[in-house]
Amino acid sequence: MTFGEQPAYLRVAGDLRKKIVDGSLPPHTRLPSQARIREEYGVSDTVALEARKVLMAEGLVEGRSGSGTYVRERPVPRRIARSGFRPPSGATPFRQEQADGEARGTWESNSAQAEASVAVAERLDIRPGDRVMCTRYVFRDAGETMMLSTSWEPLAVTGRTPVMLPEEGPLGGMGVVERMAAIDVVVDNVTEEVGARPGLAEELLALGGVPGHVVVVIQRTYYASGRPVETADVVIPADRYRVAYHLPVK
Amino acid sequence: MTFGEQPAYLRVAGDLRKKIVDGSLPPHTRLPSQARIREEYGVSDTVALEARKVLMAEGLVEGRSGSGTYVRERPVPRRIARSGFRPPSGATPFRQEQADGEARGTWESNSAQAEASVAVAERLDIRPGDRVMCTRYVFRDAGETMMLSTSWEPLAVTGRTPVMLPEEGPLGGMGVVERMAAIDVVVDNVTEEVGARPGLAEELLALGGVPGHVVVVIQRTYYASGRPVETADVVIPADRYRVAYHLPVK
DNA sequence: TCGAATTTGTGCGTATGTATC
DNA sequence: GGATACATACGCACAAATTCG
Repeated sequence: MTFGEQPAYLRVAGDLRKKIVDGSLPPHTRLPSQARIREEYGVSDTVALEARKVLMAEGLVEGRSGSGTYVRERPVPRRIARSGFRPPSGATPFRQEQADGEARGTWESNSAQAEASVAVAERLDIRPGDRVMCTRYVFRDAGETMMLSTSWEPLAVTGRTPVMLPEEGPLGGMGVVERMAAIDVVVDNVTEEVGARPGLAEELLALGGVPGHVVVVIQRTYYASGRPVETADVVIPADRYRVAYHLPVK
Repeated sequence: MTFGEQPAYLRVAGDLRKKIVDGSLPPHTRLPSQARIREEYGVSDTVALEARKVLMAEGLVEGRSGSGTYVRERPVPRRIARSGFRPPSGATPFRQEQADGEARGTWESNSAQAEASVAVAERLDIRPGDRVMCTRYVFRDAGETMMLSTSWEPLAVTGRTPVMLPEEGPLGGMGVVERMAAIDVVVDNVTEEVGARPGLAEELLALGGVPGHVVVVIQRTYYASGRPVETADVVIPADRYRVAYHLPVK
C-alpha cells in the first residue's frame, strides 16, 4: 500500500541504485532476483519488476532472460578536448587535458558532392539545394571507434580551389582552419551546440554500442567574418567519452 | 495471447506511434484512454498500460492523471549559452544566442555544509572529508524546470566570509565570479566537461521527464590562479535543450 | 543427454488512490 | 458529488532462456 512518500517501486529502485553506485553491488554481479526482491523488501511481484525496469531504463543494469539481472560496467569516460584555448603549461589542474588532448588517432573519410538539405542550408546560411561538399569521417583511437562526423562545406566557398576535397592534396587532413587559410578565408569563430539522444541503430553499429545507448551530438559551425564556411555533426558514444571545454573567464 | 511476432504492447504502441508521427494524432490531442485501447485493440488493461508507458518513455506523449494521455509538442531544442565570450554586437549569425542567452528565469536553492566525497574532493583538489558548502539549485524558465544544479565550494575558501552562503547577503545569486571577487579571489578559468546519460528517476521527476529520458550533464569547475574554487554538476533534459559554446579560434 | 529448477519477459484480471473534469 | 482516467499495487499464469545436477 502507499503509506509513505514515494511509490514503493521507486523506493526499491533507489535502494538498489545506492548499492550499485556505492560499490556494494559491483559490475557483473547479479541483482537479487525478482522473487528475492519480493521477499527482502516485502513487496509484490509487480513492484519488484517495476523497480528493475527503472534501473534498466537508467542503464545501470541489464536483464538477461533466464539468467538474471546484472550490474553493467561503467567505464570512466575519457575526455575529448574541444577548445583551442590552452592553459599555461605546468598548471596543475590541467595535466590530464594536456595528456590526452592531442592524441588524435587514425581516421577514414570519403567525400561526395550533394545538395544542401533544409537543415544544413540554414546552418550554412545558404539556400536549400545549393551545392555542398559532404564528407563523412570515422575516427578511431587505439583501434576503437570513438567518433563519427559528417561535415558540409559550401562549394561557393571551396569550389574550384585546391582544398575543395578536405582529404586530398598537400593540406589533406589539416583541419578546417588551415585549409581555409590556404584559400585566404580567415576562420575566426566556431560555435558548438552540444545535445544528446539515444543513438540510432546505424550509429551504434559503427560505434560498437548496443541499442539504447546514449550519444552526444555536437553541431559545430566555423565562421569567417560572420559567414559560415563549414558545419558538421559529430557523434560520440556518451558512455565512453566526455567533451571538455576550457574557457577563459571574461 | 502471443500469436504473432512481437509482444502485444509493442504492437499497440507501434500503431499509436504511427498515428502520432503521421499527424493523425496531432500535438495536444488526447490518446484513446486505457479502456478505449483495451476495446479497440482487443487487449487487456495491462497491455494498454504498457503501450502507453512505451510512448511516454519515448517522450512522444505525457500522461496527466485524471485527465488523459496527450500527444506532446516536439519543440526544437532551445539553446543554453555557456560561454563568457561574446561576439561583436550585430554579427548576424549570433542573433539568437544574444536573444536567449541571458533570459535566466527564476530559481530556488538551498545550501548545507557537508563533507567532500571522493569525487568532489578530486575535482576541488582537496581531501575527502574536508568541509564544503553544498548548494542545490532548481532553475525554471516560464514555469518549466529547465535545469538542476548542485555546486560545491570548499569552506577553506569561503568559510567565515560574507559569501559563504551563495544565495544570502548582498551578493546572493550573483554568480561565482562576482562573489569570489568580493573576497579577493580572482576567478580566471572555467572548465566544462559535457557528458550524457539516461536520467535518474529523481532527476526526471524534477525535470518533468520519464524514466529513460536522456540528460546532459555538465561538470563545471571554476579556477582562480590554477586552484579550483567551485565545482558543480548541471543536469539538463536533452530533449528540450542544447548547450551552446561559442569560441574564438586561435 | 535429459530434465528440473530458476529467472526474465510478457500478459491477464482486479483493486485502490487520486487528480481532473 | 459523480464520472472519468491515470498511477500504483497485488497476485497469478505461462513461455523462453539459462543453469545445473
